[in-house]
Amino acid sequence: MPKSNKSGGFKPAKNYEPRTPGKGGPKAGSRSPGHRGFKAADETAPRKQRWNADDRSARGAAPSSRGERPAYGDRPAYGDRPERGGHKRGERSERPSYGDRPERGGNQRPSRENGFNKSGTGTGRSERPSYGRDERPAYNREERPSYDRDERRVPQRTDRQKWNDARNEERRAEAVKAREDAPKRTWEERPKRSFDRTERPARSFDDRPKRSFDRDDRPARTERPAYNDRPARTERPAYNDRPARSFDDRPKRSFDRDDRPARTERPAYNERPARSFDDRPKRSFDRDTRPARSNERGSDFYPNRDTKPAFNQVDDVVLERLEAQATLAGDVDGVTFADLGIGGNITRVLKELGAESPFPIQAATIPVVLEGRDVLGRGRTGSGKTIAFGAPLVERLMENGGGANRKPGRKPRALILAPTRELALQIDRTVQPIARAVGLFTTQIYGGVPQARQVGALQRGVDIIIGTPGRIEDLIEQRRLDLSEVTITVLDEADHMCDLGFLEPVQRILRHTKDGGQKLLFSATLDKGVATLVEEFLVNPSVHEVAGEDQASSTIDHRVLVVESRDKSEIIRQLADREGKTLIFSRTRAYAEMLAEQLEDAGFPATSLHGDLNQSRRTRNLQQLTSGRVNVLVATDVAARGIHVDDIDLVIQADAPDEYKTYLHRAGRTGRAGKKGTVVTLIPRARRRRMDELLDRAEIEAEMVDAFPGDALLGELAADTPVAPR
DNA sequence: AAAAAAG
Repeated sequence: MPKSNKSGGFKPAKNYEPRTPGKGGPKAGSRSPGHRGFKAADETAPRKQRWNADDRSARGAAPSSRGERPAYGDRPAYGDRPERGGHKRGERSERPSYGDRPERGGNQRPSRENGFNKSGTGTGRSERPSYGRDERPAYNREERPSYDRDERRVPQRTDRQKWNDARNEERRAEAVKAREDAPKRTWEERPKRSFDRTERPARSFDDRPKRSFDRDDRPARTERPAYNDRPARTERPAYNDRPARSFDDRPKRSFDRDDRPARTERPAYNERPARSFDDRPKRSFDRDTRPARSNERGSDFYPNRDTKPAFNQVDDVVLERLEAQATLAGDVDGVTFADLGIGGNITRVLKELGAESPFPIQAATIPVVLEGRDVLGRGRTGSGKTIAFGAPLVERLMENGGGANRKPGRKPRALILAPTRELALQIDRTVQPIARAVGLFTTQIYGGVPQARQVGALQRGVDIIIGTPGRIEDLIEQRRLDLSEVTITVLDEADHMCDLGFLEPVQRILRHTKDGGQKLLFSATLDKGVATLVEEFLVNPSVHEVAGEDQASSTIDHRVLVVESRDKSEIIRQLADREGKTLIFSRTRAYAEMLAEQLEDAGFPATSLHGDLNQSRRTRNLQQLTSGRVNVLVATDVAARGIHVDDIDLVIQADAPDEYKTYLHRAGRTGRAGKKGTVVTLIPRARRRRMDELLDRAEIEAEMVDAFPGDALLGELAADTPVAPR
């Protein structure tokens, strides 16, 4: 096999291997004449034609030899075979559904987006992107083993990618324009809303005075005594050049916590009287006065200064909870899936999946979904939401004559949207078996992998689409995906899907689904943030949650450690020194990468998960934690929501989250399905107050203590049996 | 800051 560039990155010989002519095309031969093996470009050879869109589509659709085959129906049911993408061997390695299988050589193939220099040659240290270089502790590079290093190298944004970015931007603009031109859309009728990006002047970071960014650092400054000893000082940009802004001439801002309505006075979570939206004084986050909760999210949202008070773009507010019908856990004792209206085949599969009897959230929502109503469902992290929407969704498709409808090229009738590819993949792992039990098919539509196979599946016909917004929209624009028959749409992590950057694509996608189709919104932190979608797409939704699911009743022990920043890596190392599975969250991709490296250097098998990795590495790295090949995964918030890995019993937040919801979701990676777990959050001294407020909003009780390397506490927290809550 | 986004 020529493709034996197997893992490890330990392949110094690669450059000297005899080239295999023919296969690799232009790679054969040396460039320089006079060099042994020089091969001049062959002018006589037919020029390789670039494919145009039609060629590609034809290929994706109907592989020349196979597409003609008379009846797909004669073959064993599609779902029973390992999915075959069709024809192109080379694509195999990137097939998502193979994420579970043991690593094979093929996986190592450098992906397009990275270029060949990324994983092949073991020498390219100097090509590493510059993240963290200078901050990096000075360990001796020469001593480091060379294995595995290169696999994790973070690719830089290539010119091509930049070009693609620009291109995508254009296409987005075109799509918006097309929609504006189309009369039937209600685009123009809608009142202008703040997130109509295209209407907004392109305002950037720069035209606004420096604000919250510096905030973390600023308070600390005054407290730091050894001002002059600090090395990094000189690099600070022009501290003194800044206009002498006094603290007082600023308008009051959101983080002037004391002035805000006293949140802490809220009655306990569940006992709140049914307050309607109207009898409350208007507050800043009320939909009509405020441009969208998206301003929690920062960078590209800015209130219109004419009408809005200069306000809180970093505010992390607790939006009002939706009034929900609560189901008591006790109510579901003895109830079976069959009682809820789920058919025998599906019930059987659920049992195989480990769901013997319904969890409360499932018992609450399944019957309502089966009625055909729009549903908002809130269930704690790890409480079984996927089955809560997956099972009744399949059941509904069946009832609608779904089983009989196997026509090739049929349009999908259900859509499940998720915020990350990993989550989409994971949902498919649950929903696919359920669907197959009744002869329905699912396919994953997400980015980062070649689209041909996805398009092929669509053209053969599938019933349920599970995917992320980007690729779905892309295929819609390419007219390869038609959602007009979609009668059930699920938004998993619905509140997140309403955040800036997600909301608009999600809206556009939902507008492509069938009018009046059923909509299901699920999340552990479902709140009024989804109001925009609810208003536009849901009809008289039925809201459900499980009573008594507050943080106090959770199985998670929360700790906050106040640490010196220079001690941080050492403390993380000591916390990660354990047998059990540990998930570490960092705020940035670069830091995630750096921490993973540091831990490996310290002798703990660790890997990373973040958006700078290509999809096959993301899938593989996550799988390494799942399979136990490594016990430590350092991730960005890509892993914060929904991802289920069994038996993570320690979550370390190397950087504290900004939002209480993020805290809840990150923490929810442990303590799943009633198991015990510990969450340790590391914060600098200056962040104590913000952290307190965040915990307050999250309604979490956590002990906050100073910690230093070597403290006995670290060993206790790392102990594999989580320490008992205070 | 992160995530989602072509062959």
